Amino acid sequence: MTTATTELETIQREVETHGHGRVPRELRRRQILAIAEDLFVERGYAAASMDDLATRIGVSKPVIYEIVGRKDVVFEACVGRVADALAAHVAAAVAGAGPADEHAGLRAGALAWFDFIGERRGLWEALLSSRDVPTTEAVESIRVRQDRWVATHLVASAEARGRPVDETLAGAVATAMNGAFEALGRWWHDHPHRSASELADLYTDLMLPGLTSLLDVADR
Amino acid sequence: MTTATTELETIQREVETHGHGRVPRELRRRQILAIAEDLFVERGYAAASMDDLATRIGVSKPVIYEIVGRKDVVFEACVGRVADALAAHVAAAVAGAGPADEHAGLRAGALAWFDFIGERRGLWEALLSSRDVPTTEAVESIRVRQDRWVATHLVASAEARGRPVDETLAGAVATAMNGAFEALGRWWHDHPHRSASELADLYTDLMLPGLTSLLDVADR
DNA sequence: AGTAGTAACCTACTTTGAGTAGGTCGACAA
DNA sequence: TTGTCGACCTACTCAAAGTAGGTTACTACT
Repeated sequence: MTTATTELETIQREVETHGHGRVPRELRRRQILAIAEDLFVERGYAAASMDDLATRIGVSKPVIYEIVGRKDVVFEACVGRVADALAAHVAAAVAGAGPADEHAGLRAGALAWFDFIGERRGLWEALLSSRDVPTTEAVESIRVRQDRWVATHLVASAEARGRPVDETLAGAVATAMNGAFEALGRWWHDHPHRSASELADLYTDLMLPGLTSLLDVADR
Repeated sequence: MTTATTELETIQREVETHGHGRVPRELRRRQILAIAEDLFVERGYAAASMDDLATRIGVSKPVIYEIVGRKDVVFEACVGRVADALAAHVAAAVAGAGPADEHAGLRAGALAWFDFIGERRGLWEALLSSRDVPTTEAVESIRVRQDRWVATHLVASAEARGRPVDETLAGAVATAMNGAFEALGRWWHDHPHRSASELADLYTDLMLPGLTSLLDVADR
């Protein structure tokens, strides 16, 4: 749970350990991604140039292309890191709520979700939402992953309650739920005085009734 | 209700009417936007070059910059046209359902929405969803417009039922609802054998229960 | 008819930034 | 001593956005 800055500082210290700028591949890779994340957050995708990135790292462009790859690949890697962290955060919260109570689970997951993006507004905005991101494969693939996770969870939880659901249905519902999450994340950006807890309440109140009725009634 | 192709053909015919390629400003503008729409759909934002666009129109680049503006402005204008058409389509359907019945209104709106994007998959994908669009101001502004429309409708309809709601709450709910729409639109792309009507049913079943309970209970 | 003004259009750039070809330099192994 | 390998560099190419400054034809007025 270290912040991005601290992580970057750790990496930088380790980089300086090595001789005349000659840094092993894996460490260089982590350094590139950490610095790229900052750059994308500050400038946005389009305005962040590979030349800038190279300069900040203190290295020439071909090194980036050798170690990570093209600009969109660098971006995708950054998004992936954030997605992993978010998924872990939410999964832990939902698991903590126990499998029995659908309401508690949804509410805990929603809270964890809003908590996470609330703590990293800038990061979230820059990498996933609105202005200027090229909404590449990267964003789509993280959506798919989140959708699948939620769908799997819905299926498992329905099964645990003895009311198995159609997987396709669960997939569609999961997608819609995540779409609502994303949208509320954007809404929050324009109404920052709201708390994560209020958002989670609203989300739960809005989605839970339909969710239970849909999943409990049938598999149509 | 003419399709994009027919509209383009009409414009082209009118363009050919005029003398040696000398076309009045307004007509040229409509021609540029119609052709640009096709180009963006075929190639996506990034891969569609202004040179290509100019060549297709049969004109040099500065003309585009003079009449419409920079690449992102051209894109925004294209998105705006689609957004207008969608909004009109949905609004008409909802109005047709009458103000009294919340269920019928939501269901009709959802159906109109899915109908619209179903008929123009390519267009929708290219302009608003996933891969490669720079998710600029354009997309954000159309979201805001849709959100506002839904929010206004929610407030009005709640008032008509004698249970006024907090506008902020309505705004948040509207945003979440539209986020779910967008997400299901993407989901549909991966499950094309579903019908618009099925999607509308699913959407209604999922959102309506929470919606009514949220809006009818209180303004908290 | 002659001429001024202007709307529509053009050629030919500049600039920016992604991506690459083909090297240097030092460490360590045989 | 020489080979080779890993980390890194200079110095490009290429594509595409955006622009400066001109040209042409049509209209309107004298």
